[in-house]
Order: sequence, then structure tokens, then C-alpha cells
Amino acid sequence: MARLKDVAQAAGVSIATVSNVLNGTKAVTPEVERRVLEAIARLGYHPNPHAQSLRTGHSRTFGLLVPDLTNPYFPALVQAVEATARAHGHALLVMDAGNEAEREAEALALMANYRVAGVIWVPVADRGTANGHFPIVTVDRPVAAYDAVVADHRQGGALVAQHAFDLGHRRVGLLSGPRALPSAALRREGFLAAAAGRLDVVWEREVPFSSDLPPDVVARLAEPECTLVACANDAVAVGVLRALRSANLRVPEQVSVIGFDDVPWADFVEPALTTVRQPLGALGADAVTMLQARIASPELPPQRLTLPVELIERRSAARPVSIRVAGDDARTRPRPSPPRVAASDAPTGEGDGRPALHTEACG
Amino acid sequence: MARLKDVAQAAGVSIATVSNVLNGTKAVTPEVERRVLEAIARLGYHPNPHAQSLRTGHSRTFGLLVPDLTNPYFPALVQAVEATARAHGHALLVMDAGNEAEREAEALALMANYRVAGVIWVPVADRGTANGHFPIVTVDRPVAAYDAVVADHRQGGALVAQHAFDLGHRRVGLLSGPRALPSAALRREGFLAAAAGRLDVVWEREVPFSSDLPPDVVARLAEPECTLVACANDAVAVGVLRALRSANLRVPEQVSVIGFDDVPWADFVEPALTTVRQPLGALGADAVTMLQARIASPELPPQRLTLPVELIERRSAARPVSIRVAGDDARTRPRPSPPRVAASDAPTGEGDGRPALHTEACG
DNA sequence: CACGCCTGGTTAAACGTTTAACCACTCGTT
DNA sequence: AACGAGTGGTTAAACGTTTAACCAGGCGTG
Repeated sequence: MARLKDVAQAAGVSIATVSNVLNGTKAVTPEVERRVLEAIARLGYHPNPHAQSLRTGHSRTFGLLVPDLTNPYFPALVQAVEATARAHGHALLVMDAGNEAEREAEALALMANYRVAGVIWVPVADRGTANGHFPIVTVDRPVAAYDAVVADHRQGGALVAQHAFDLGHRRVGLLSGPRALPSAALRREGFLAAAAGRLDVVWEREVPFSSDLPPDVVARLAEPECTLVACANDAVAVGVLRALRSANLRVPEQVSVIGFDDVPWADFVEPALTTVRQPLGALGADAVTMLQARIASPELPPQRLTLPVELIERRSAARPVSIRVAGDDARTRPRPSPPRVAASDAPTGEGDGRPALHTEACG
Repeated sequence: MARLKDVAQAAGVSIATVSNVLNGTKAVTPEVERRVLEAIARLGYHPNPHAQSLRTGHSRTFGLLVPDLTNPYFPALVQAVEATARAHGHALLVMDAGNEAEREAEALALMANYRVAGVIWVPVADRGTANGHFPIVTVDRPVAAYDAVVADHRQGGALVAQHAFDLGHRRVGLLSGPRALPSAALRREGFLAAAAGRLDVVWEREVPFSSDLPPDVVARLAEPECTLVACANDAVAVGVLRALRSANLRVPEQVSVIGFDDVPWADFVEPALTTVRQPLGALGADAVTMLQARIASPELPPQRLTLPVELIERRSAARPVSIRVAGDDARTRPRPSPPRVAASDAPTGEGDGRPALHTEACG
């Protein structure tokens, strides 16, 4: 492969000059610049990243550390991160913590050793496992000391309460996620706040993020005493769908179900899940631009960016039959204008309206 | 960070000696080795990978290039690849081709520039885009010149035919995938071969890997004239499920459906999909060991490893009502011993019985 | 006109390894 | 006793960059 030396020789110039035109470090005569550029193109020269890293002490590589790649939340995220990192001339070192704090710490150490320019980190738990000494931006699960980009879970919770109300529901059940996870806690808060005074939350239960529901929950679902159940998660929602089905309750005719996340298969279950979509693509893209900002100015206090979420209406939630008004068909009824989003608790962020990533399953 | 020099100084020895004990390059006195090791431990020394790469011309890094991370096929694969690469002391550079040959070629070039030790490559198409000059093992979509590890799609096809027959089906429909993809072609071949003389394939249609079925197919599904439809894919299987449902045909009571891939949500659709599972974890792990073998002996002719697949019985396929024999209940009927797998066309591989990765969705 | 100052370029050191070449010994042989 | 062959260690070069230090000439200024 062509080295700096070869280019210099071909252009009849010293290697320092070539380096300077490459990095714009120093001014050069237009004529010389032309010769150098021409030589570079002709030889197909690309700098050796290892030599660069050795010399400068940092690489043009980002690290991405996620708790568990098979969690459907992540693929879209890493895709977005990789794409925008690559667009900015950075490669991506991806590591999977396998949901273990130990493997996570090891991964962080490895990345430090690789002199990554910075890492994008989705911590396995919110234990503030601060570590090595490079720029970090966390995604989805903020760690106090670092930058963070998160979806507006609180707004998401509010959105489902609002939607339930708009559809005409009054008595609802709530299956909230593990209180220990900030995301779950915020969804719950947002839901409860928006429900206050309008929705009667006839029962609430904290469940793990899984479609295997605790027995008491499936029992309760057989006699729901509500017309809609709001779920912590799309996975939880399919658990609910199952329980409802085996209790011979029809969705959404008898009870509506709303999920959270809009995982790729949310459209594949029966009935297709009404849910709230996290802007995974934007989350990833903004994480890397945030990381670059952090690298550019390391001294700034930790920033937080909160991106808006979006309610996706599909078939699992509809107007409750009990209050259906004659002549007012759900199909033809004009939808109320989408509820204006209340700013969340951490309004640092200015989410852009970037369209969500389109993902599609195949072969 | 501690450098070789520091270790040498601390151990009262030259840097060459430290390097030698690190790499086992040359014999050293036990006493000296002890001192060096102690110094290394005390200083928490880790070699600078960039210096190593610069000197040796190759890095302890593998590349992984996939066509599209949001394809549910891949997350489990990259997880397995990352885990086993890491276990062998290698980091992983992940790139996503976004299903574009152009981005794929660019990614390959970047990896070459990064002096990766080798790359694991799932080509976007089977166009033999041979390229850079480093060890490559392809996964799922073999390219003539390189090593390959693939799932036994042919056997998979045979498995579904066999299963259909065992359940008592005789008239079946086949929705095969794009003939241009080797995997789809092999599934079809295997299916047809195993069906020959036992199953009546009343219709066949080639469809894209998508749950949006062509109109004529959904029309056909309204009057299926068969008791089971074998699908190219889990995605097309859910398309079939939908079509059947809107034709008021009950699955599996009136018509059975079998998918392919066992995507993570195959258990979430209604009814849960009977399908064939690809050993994604083993595929990934074997790909990296194969890559290491290739690196160790570059002169060997291209190898091919074919891993067995597994039929996952869930609820979408059952005995056809039409031929149910009195007293012979599907629940109690002894299942025939699992069909012995016929060796596939490329029997180079000796798939090990490694258990497939357990993947689970959460928050 | 001599001086200092830009301007555009070169030389050489340094980053942290690996590894070939070299060297001082100790042994076993003759 | 002299020699050759290990044995266990060191010295120094090289990998391909970046960048500080240096330098030659042109030019406005006193």
C-alpha cells in the first residue's frame, strides 16, 4: 500500500508537506497542493490509521457498547450510529455486554486501550459504573457524569394516556415496567400525570419487561374491569394479548391494548399493536453528533438531549363499545388534532423532526 | 498509560525482553519472567494495539460486514461473532452495508485500510464482489473464492416437507423465496425433493421476503385448496396468517402454516409459528473460528461449513382435520422419531450440536 | 540598504511496538 | 586448551504518521 513517503516522492515534495495538505495544517502553494493531490489520487493513497493513532494518541474510531444486541431495541440504534459515524469518517467498534456488568466493564477497558475517540454507551443498569477517561455519551439510560440522549419516555406515557382519553376510555389498567429503570419510571409518571382527573386507573401492577406475565396479572386480565390496558412494553403487550385471548376477550372490541417501543414486529401481532415509537435512528445519530461536540469541547458540563416520541396508531386500541355514540363511527369520526407535547422534565434537548428510520424484515 | 519502557524499567530489564515474555518469542530465565510479569501486573500494562498494528502490519481486530442490521436475522449473528471474537482477544469493527453494493464495497475498503486481521462477511447479493486482500469468510451467502459457513437450507426445506407429511398433510401450497438467493433456492429444492411422491404440491409461487403478499397470492389463499402452506420466510408466513384470517380461515384448524428462520418474534404472532430455526449463534461462532483457521493457513483451498437447522414446532401447524382418524389424537399420538437429516449438497461441514442461542426481548 | 518578519517549505524526532542482529557467557567436545 | 554451539539477554532499526524546530528567500519598513 502506498505510504506518505511514496506520495511525497511522486509529488517531488517532502512527506511533511503531504501531511500538511492532507490535514490543512499549514498553507501550501496552489501548485504544490495540486501536485500532491494528484499524486494521492493516482496512487490511491489512504493514511494508515494505526500510524496516525500511534502518533496522535487517539483513533478515528468510536466505540458502541450495548447491553444485549438481541434486544429488538438496539439493531436500529447501532445501524444509525454506524451510518452517521461512518459518514463522519469514523469506524465503529461494537461490543455487547451480554447484560453483565462484568463484561461491560471489560468492554469499556478494552475500548480505552484501543484509544477510541469516544464511546456511545447504553449501560446495562443505571449503576453509575463510571470508568476510563474518554468522552462518553450514554443513550437511553443516563449516567450522571456523562452526556445523555434519551427518548422522552415521560411524554410517551402522557401520549398513551391522552390517546386512551381521546378514544373515549375512562377506566384503564396499567402494567408498568420495573420501577428501577428510569425509562419505565418516567413512562409511568407521564401516564399517571396525564391521566389525572380524566382517566380512572382502576389497577396498576409493576411487571418485568417480558411477555410472560405473572399469574395474578393474567387472572386479573380475565376480569379486567377496564376498557384499556396500557403496557410497559410491546413484549408485555403481547403477553396481555395472549391472556386476553385465552380469556376469550376480543381486542380491541372488548378491551384495548397499547404497547410501548414499536419494536419491528409490532405490526405483525394480532391485532397490530398501537404503541409509541422511540426515534431510534435519531437517537443514534444525535448520540454521535453529541459525542463529537463533546470531543471538541471536553470542558462543557454534561448535556442532556431528549427526543420526542410518537404514537403509532394501529389496531389494538379503539373506542370502547360502552360509550360508542350512535352515528359516531370510529372510521369516519374526525380525529382530534394530535395532543401538543408537553415539555418533559429535562428540557435541554431540541429534538429535530428527523423522520424515523424505516426498518423492514426480510430473508 | 504504562508503556513497554516503563515495564522494562520497573523490572530492570530491556524492552525487548519484556516483549519476548509477552509474546513467548524467546526463552527467558524463570526469575526474569517472574519480575517482568510482576511489573506488568503492578503497572496494569496493556500493549498499545496501534503500535502493534503499525509494526506488524495487521491488527487484532476482525471486521464484520452485514447487509442490514435491522434484518432480524443478524443481531444474534453479530452478538455471537462479537462474543467469540472477544473471547479470542479480538475486537470487532462492525459495518452495515444498508443493502447497497456501493456501501458494501466502501466498507470492505475501509476494513482493508484498517488492516483488520480478517473479515466475516454477509454479502448483500451473491454478486461475487471479490475485493481487498485479507482473509474472508462469508456467512449465509457463499462467494466462490472464500470460505463459507451456511445453514443447511436444503435440509430445512426437507424438514418442513417431512413435518407436513408426518402431520398427515397431503395437499400443500408452497410460497418460495426469490430464486436468485441461494438460500431460498435451496430451501425450495429440499422441500420439493422431500415432498416428491408423498406430498402433492398443488401450487407454488415465488414471492419476495416480505409480509406484503402479491394480490394473486392473497386471492389464492382465500381458496387454498390445500391443508398447509409452506412459507419462504417467517415474514411471508405472517403475511399468510393475515390473508388467511381475513378470509376467515382458521389456523391451524383449517390450514396449517410453516415459516422459516425462527425470528425472535415467531413465538409472538397468533398462532405462534411453527418454523425452522437457523443456528445463528453457531453460525457466528464457527465463522470466527473458521476465520482464524484461514489466517493460520492462508494457502488452503476455500472451505465450506454447513450447519444443521432445527424444526421448531409451535402452534401454526397441526394435523389436518380432513384426515384425522378416529381415536388418533394429535396430543397422544406418538411422534415419529425425528427424520434423519440427509447430507446436503456441500457436505464439507461437520456441524456440531451446539445449542442455539436463547434470545429474549425486553425493554 | 540592512533588518526583521512572514511564507512555504524541509529535517528530524517521537509515538510504542517487534524483531533482526549482535554479544557475553557457559558448556560439552575434541 | 581451544573451539563451536547453544542460552539469555541487549541494541537498534523499522513500521507510517504528526509536528516542533529550523531555514531560505521575498518584502515592507525604518
